[in-house]
Amino acid sequence: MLKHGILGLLNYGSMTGYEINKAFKDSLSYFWNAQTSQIYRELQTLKKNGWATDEVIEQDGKPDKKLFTITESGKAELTRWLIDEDTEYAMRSPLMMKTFFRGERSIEENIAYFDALSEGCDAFAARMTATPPDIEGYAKEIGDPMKALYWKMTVDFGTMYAQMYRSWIEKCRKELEEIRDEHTAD
Amino acid sequence: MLKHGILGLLNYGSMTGYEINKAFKDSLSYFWNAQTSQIYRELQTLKKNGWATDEVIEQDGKPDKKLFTITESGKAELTRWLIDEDTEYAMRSPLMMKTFFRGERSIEENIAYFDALSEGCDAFAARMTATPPDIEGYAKEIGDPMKALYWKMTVDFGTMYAQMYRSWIEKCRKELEEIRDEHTAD
DNA sequence: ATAATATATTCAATAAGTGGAATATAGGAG
DNA sequence: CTCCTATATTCCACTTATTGAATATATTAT
Repeated sequence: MLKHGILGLLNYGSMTGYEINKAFKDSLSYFWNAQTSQIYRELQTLKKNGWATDEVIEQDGKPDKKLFTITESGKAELTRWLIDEDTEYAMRSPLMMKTFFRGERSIEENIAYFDALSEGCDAFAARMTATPPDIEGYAKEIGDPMKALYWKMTVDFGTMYAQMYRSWIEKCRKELEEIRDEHTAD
Repeated sequence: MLKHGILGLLNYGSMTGYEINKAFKDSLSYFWNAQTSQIYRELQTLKKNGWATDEVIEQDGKPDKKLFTITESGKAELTRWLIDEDTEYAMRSPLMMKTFFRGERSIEENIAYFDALSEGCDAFAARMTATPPDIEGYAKEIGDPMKALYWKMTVDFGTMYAQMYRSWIEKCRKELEEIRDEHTAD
């Protein structure tokens, strides 16, 4: 999956590992977190698979850099991945895993748990709000407004997700408060 | 993460690998997909870590089974994991990864893409609707209604997620249709 | 001065997850 | 009588991802 994300970015134009890393952090990282080292490693895999070539560029003062360029074979692989229908989504939510077992802890502690989630949710929502200008910037760089349309769709998803997530947290919190109040009313 | 999911199930009572696998598929698999082989392998890891012990039970006709039991150390680890605050969520969405790059394909193809997603979404929503009775069943088995409360919260999340997901698909689809209609109007 | 940040990449040890085959037996459906 | 499903677990070869340290230098801020 990471491979294809990087391949997609490379398809917008040749980039060095450093640039890809930055582009990744500014876009795909919202939905797919990856370590810098992992990005460099995957770049080696792309090369090994013949999906990209690299060219060493010497620089003064700074270390040499490698400019990666997508190959025809890489473009074909990107297309193959895009048209491949894998409609079912395997959601992988550590959050739900933990929530499932919260019955092991007290009501009070769980209310605090949801409050903490709330903060994390706000942080994510803030990142989503801050993103559109970045998109505009990249869209101009690449000069294709049609592509930005899909980028915005992912931001929309993030925004809607954050909203839904917030309602869920509030709903859960309310349920717990009601139970707590019933207890103390005795 | 998987380890802790299994540990949590084991905490409800001693179970064989087979039973854990079933319990997992009926509950956590909605938010964390795992292969049967992986569950058995993680069970070995729990044992190695001293978080669970196993007892071989011979059976007539059927292969021997292993009954796993959580240890004190395992319970401590479960608690440690539950109280550990990792508020920030790293969402990992293959779906967004692909959506991000859909600009490489035609409007028509992308409308079809969203239609396909729509089907996957319906399938997930249907699973969510079908789950509550299972929860009731397990809740009776374990005899703790407080635990079922949190199980239901995860189902709520699934339901709300499916709903939000559906709206997003429709919104995206509409945007694409508008663009298509503008083009054909020329 | 010196500390921090940006540039630019590599490596190594783990940990985690995928996919599928292999082994064995009983009971029920067609 | 054969196929399918359920029971019950193991093994293997990959592929992917995580964590964190190491290397090197220039510029900018305090």
